[in-house]
Amino acid sequence: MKMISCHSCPLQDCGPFLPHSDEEKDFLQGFKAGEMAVGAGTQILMEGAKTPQLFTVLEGMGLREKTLEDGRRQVINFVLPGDFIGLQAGIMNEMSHSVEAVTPMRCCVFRREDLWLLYRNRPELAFDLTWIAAAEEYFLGETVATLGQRDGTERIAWALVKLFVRLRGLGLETEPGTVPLPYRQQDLADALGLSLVHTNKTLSRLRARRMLDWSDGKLRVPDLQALADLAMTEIETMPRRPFL
Amino acid sequence: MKMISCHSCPLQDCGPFLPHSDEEKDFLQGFKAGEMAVGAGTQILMEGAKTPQLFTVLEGMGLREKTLEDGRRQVINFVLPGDFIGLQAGIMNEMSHSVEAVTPMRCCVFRREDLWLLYRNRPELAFDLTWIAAAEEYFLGETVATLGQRDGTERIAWALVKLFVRLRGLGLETEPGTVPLPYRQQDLADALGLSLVHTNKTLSRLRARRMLDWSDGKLRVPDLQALADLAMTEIETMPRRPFL
DNA sequence: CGGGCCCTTGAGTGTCCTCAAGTTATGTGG
DNA sequence: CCACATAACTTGAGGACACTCAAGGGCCCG
Repeated sequence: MKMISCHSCPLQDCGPFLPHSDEEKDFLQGFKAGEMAVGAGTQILMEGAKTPQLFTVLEGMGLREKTLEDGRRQVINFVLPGDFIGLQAGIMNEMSHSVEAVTPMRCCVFRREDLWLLYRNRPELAFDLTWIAAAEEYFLGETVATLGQRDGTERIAWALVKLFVRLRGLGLETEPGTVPLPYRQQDLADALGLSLVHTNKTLSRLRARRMLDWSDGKLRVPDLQALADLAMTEIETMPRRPFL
Repeated sequence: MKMISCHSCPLQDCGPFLPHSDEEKDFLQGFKAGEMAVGAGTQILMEGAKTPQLFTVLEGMGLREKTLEDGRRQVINFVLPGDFIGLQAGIMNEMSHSVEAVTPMRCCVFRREDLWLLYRNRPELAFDLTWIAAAEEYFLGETVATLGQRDGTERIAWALVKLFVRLRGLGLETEPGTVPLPYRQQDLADALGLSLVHTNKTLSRLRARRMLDWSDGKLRVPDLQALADLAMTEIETMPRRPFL
């Protein structure tokens, strides 16, 4: 497969992302070291590793996750196209979590050593990087509030509202109210601090109440507002955001 | 009270912080808009507000917190000297959480409009800002894993290990094994997603086991390693970090 | 056809919650 | 100087949400 030029990056014209100027594209093209395609189940970044690479997801879905010393797993976030991964390793020399592909993924690869060039020569892109880090901080703050304060039903409703909105924003709504969601119930359970059994039963109850239907890797939400009300959250449409 | 010059900033020589070069100090001096002193209980930043200011904490302690629509409160983090607050408002135009002073606080104030100057003229400081955002993301990731995977006892042990290490790193260890901790049990409970009652009883049990003693605003930890083992966490000494 | 992975369902248990009351310390006004 | 109010911490009792254990079903693949 041929390497995609930044000038014809598929994310460029995709809904939620702010376009780059031609000079920015030129710079990014030089920053770009290559592309990486991995199969489902591949570990892309390892917790504690000092990898020399940064990635932007072009296609596919994955998970950020942490593992405690005794093996308990926490899913930190769901990784979707447009997400930037490896920023912590790039800035702080070490990842605090792993990233795993759940479907086949294709990523744009950057060289970590070139990061300082970006700060030196492209302040607007440096600002964008901080924006990305702040956005992740924003999301994790909400996650902390969810795990700390919401009960099981609210957690699941909250997470699925978030995922639905993100996926819809990426143009992945195949038919009205339906988006692909190729994760396992275990992944959602580990993201929300619930047991698999409880997650399963709660999903069943929500399905019976016609709030949502997640099966065959597809999430259907007949009434997003109703689900958001149940989750005690607002439907925030992501502002257009920078990437790369 | 006279305004402190960045050249004689009390944080400068304080343990965990990386020193600035003279040029950086000159720049920061121009960036600095003034100082702010507030009493205990003051709201410094409000969730959702678009404040024109950024702060670095010089003295005192506080809380970052989020409030759900129905009033439930989540403490996101404890704010200590050296912490930078308002970065989200600076970058994304809106705070995702509030910041409240718990003791009297003194903060260094910066103008938000000048932030882009920093990115344009001081790439190493821009890098530091991203570092700060990434460090906060790192911490929140650990918090998510704690709320999702650890039980009540582990959560409390984890939080108090973290606080102890941070406070000790700031040179606030008055006598061996003792640091000031002027928060309420309710604050810790809201940080960990536990009820006040359960937090109180768990603290009592830990005190009976001689793992820790938190009373009169002081935290005493006779054996930090033992507490860290209980929390299933490592004692990570913060690397020296940038500030301002 | 056997084995693995994921989803599903039932039963019993326990951690953590809520409700409620009481103690201590501090501050305020009569 | 004392009655009263407030805020934080403490302790007991009972209940519920979520957990673990266990077993079974559907599906894919070797």
